[in-house]
Amino acid sequence: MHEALRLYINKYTSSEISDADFETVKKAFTPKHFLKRQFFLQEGDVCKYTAFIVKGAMRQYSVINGVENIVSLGIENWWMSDRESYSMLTPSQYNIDAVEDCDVLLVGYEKMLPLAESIPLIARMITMMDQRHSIAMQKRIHNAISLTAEDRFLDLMKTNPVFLQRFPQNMIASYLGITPESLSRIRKKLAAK
Amino acid sequence: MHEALRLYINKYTSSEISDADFETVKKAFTPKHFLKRQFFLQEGDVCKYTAFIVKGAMRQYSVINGVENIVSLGIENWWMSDRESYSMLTPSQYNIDAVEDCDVLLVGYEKMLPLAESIPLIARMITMMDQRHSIAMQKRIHNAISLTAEDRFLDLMKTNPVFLQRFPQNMIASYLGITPESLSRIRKKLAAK
DNA sequence: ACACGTTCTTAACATTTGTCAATCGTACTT
DNA sequence: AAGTACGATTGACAAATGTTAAGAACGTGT
Repeated sequence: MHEALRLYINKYTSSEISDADFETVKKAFTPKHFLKRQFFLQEGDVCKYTAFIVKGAMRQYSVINGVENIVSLGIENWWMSDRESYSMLTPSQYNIDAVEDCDVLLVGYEKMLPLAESIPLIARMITMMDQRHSIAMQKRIHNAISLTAEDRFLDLMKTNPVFLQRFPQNMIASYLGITPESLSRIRKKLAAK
Repeated sequence: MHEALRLYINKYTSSEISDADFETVKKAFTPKHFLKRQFFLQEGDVCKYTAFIVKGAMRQYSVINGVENIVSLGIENWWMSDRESYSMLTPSQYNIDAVEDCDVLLVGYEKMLPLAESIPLIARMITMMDQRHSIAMQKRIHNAISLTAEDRFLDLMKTNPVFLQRFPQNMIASYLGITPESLSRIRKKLAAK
């Protein structure tokens, strides 16, 4: 179960974490299973944990006038949390739930901090994660303001094709900022070529 | 000139940086003046510096088919850079230029790192900046996928009204992901109320 | 004062996207 | 196997936004 995290650390730091250090890391992470549709975070609650997805798929979304707006999707080897709520300890405006049954590793802020301070490799991993996250968000903003819905879908097909296998189309549509009907039409149009 | 930076540090760390530490910080930052329209970063170049705006206004944008897409706007006390290019040392796809004459303080990665390592207050400031930046980007993504153009404009009026004073409307429109014509119509519609 | 460039607005029209309602298919439950 | 819930599709229509073109308003520099 924790092995996936070890592989993740090694990959994104381009190093090999020692057995001793990894034992320390393991102690900070709690394994947990989520059933499909089960909430990891509900609107109004403070996000006390960050989840590392070992197996399964999750989504983060707001609900406005009964409409779900998906701001992030995650599968194996992704981290899920509402960073705003997690770091500021404020009530979240988002929900996070399991789209498939999930195995995740949970870690709280108060356990993560000492890890980062005592194990340089972990500090480096966090820096890398933050960088990647920041770059991905900037790209998403750029896509949202400069591309048509069709081009955003094509970009998703290119950069995260696996999402299309793992998430139903109404979620993909929400993630792209359009209605399921629009996505259906776009797919039809693209198929005609 | 550097005084604005000192105030910024104190504000966002809720502390008072010592004279000695601030002397060290000062040495790492180079003052520079930009004329209106002058480039701080051009597409294809690596973004070697982060700019702290002491006075003036800047924008970051891509150009696609001759259309400018503004991903970020900044005024006094904001930081400007292409974080992707800055941290990965890759050629940027963005331009950054001065919308008004600007006084800025420049700092390169190789000078910022030692500062963060030797002065804990600076490390904390950077953490805070990253958090705020990350939260702002998430909010922008959420706005882009869940709000209409009109609601995005209203949100901007509420959260950054000063932008409307400092940037021409075609830039505001681009920042919102719409055409200047659309923004003009939206403003007319809102004025009618 | 004048000419110029830039920004903003307006109008007509095209295109994209949303809304609503109906239908179809599929998977799951019992 | 029948029933049910859910997701995907389709069509007709409405609304929002983009495109193109023209002109007005404004400021700037000479």
